[in-house]
Amino acid sequence: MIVTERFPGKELAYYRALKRRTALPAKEEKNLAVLEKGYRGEYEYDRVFDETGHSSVFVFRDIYLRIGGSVAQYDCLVVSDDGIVVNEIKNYSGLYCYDRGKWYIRDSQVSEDALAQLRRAVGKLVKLRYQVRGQFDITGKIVFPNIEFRLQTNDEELWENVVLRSGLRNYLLQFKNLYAGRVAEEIAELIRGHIVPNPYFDKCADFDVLRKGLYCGSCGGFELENRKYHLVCESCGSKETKETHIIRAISDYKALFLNEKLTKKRFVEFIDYKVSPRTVLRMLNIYCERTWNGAFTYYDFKYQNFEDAYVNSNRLWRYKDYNLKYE
DNA sequence: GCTAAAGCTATCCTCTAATA
DNA sequence: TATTAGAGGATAGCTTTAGC
Repeated sequence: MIVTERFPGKELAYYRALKRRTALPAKEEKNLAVLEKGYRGEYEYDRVFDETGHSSVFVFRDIYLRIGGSVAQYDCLVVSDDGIVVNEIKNYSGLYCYDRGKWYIRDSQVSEDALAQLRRAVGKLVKLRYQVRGQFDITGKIVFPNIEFRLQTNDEELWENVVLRSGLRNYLLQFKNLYAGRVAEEIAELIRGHIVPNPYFDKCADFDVLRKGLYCGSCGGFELENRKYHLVCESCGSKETKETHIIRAISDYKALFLNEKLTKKRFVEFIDYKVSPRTVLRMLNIYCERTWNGAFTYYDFKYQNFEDAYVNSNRLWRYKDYNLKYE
């Protein structure tokens, strides 16, 4: 069973939202492409794992653990009575060579060493196990979920530590034979107790240079016709409710201004007053946790992102979206 | 410390237009 | 066509701020 769901990380959400409202410099554009590719790989891994089934084990997706003063990121941890399995997911594509601790693609060396990363990730958990005098196994694999990834190496140790796309289904199927009982519960509790938010990303966008307003969920256009219950895109004709637009904007605001409080005043400025403050207030009260402090009232988005709020808010939507992208 | 003004939000109410 | 959620006007109540 899934203990922690995977969502696009802070950095990916930040650049996605930023790209909507500003022209990204080439370097940041490239960074976004790398992040998107990484996320696609994790998504593919999750998809296959969901298919093969994980009801008999605990699965932690995309977590940060503080162990012994430093924080390490884990793509996926599988916990059973046997112990912890670490899966480091790399969405590489193309022909990679590995030789004596170094990775190469087309004769140029790759800056990161996936095997060393896996060793560090496992090592951290070993440290944690030592702290609690635990007695369980900790193993790990590097998973390459991209069908276009090929690996050339004579290194036996590496082969023992990798799972390629062709073997992914069989690899994940083995978890169906594991069992999560009392021991696994204790390990899961231990892991849960060490989860922290991603401490490595703390960028905050420049409010003044961002394009203000609301944009079409289908084509991204900012020219919208304001109807009573909907906003209609003037370029593609998509019609989305004000509610949908506001949730999307709250999600963007959260991604762009990590350390900045969301106030109604700031938010209506962010959406360039395209929806009345009254409507904004109604939505903020539905989708956010309100911290009431008179003139300094601020709101915290209850959901991870737009999709999370859109799907999981359990609201009765009287008015519908007519988004051409999904039709 | 007091008071008035300004800012923010909730509630009551009516009207309207999307939906079944 | 009937229903009814959502939008927004009016107003009251609360907090903060500025001026004395």
